[in-house]
Amino acid sequence: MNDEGAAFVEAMGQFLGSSGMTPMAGRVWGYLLICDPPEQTAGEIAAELHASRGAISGSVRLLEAAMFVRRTRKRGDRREYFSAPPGTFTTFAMNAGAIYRRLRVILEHGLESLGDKPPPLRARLEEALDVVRHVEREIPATLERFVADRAANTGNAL
Amino acid sequence: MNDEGAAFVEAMGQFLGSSGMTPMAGRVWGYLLICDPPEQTAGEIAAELHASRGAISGSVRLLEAAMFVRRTRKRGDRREYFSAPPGTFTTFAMNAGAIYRRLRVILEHGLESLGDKPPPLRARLEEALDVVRHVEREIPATLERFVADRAANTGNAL
DNA sequence: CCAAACGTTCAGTATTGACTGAATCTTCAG
DNA sequence: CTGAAGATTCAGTCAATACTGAACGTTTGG
Repeated sequence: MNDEGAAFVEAMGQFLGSSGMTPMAGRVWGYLLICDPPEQTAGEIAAELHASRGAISGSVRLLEAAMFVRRTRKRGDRREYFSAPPGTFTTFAMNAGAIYRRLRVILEHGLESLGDKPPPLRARLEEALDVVRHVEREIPATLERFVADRAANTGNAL
Repeated sequence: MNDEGAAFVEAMGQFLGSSGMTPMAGRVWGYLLICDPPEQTAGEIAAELHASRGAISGSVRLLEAAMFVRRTRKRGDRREYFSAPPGTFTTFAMNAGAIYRRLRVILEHGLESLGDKPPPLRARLEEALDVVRHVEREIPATLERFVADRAANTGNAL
């Protein structure tokens, strides 16, 4: 991996680190997006990132749960290979939609806590819910349009 | 503030705490969305949240910079009043668009780092950029549609 | 001009949580 | 069955950072 690649890996580490996951998970993900060959063992990743095997193990566990990384085993080989499968970023954007769902639920409980307070006081949260509900609805719709366009242009499902 | 309100405040604290800002900023924001009256002084907020005045000061500074909170002074009153102005959540969603811009820039640098590697290796980042560019374009468009609809329905700009 | 009320700053503290590395478990070859 | 190589787990360490609280600066009323 060249210096630019290392910078990319570190940038992805910061990015995912500030988006809920750990920096190391971000670095692993970044590396799996640019590595050659595209499939790497945990040991190879640890060596390339100068990180402990334990950290890699925990990171790929996170990434697997979020479907950002795929784990494959070849028969007659006790090693496990990790890679970034196609469609990862569609998953990523879908997760962003989940954030809005979480926010909407919080806001709804907030509105309930106001009980029968007069409308001017409720207006703040009601306006918030309007926006959040709208975005929550639009994100999946936008992604579906994207996937449909892509399928039409390339003939591929992903 | 009742127990449900306190739960809402705490939930907003966790939410904003895991979205780049600090938990205290989230609590302050949450409180300003449900408090009565809607305008509160720093001292009142500190007392209600059982937090130090220093923490409130730092939090409102953050929230002001992000345009989540407005600061107003009344003449003949040395106190400053804080409140959550209308349109805050549209701002919030716009900020989400900025995240995608940041991600796009990172991915573009990553693609550059691959130099003249063969297309199969570049495909991973190229697919990622397709999705991210699409979402980055769609978020502002979606919000503009929302603002336009709202203006048409209510006759208000916000 | 003085005093009081309010907000800000910043050094110190406590807490969180990510990473390390050794021990353990698992899987395959011989 | 035994040994070796890989992956996982987890207790411990370390660094980042959010919050506290006292000291300071600022503004207004007397």
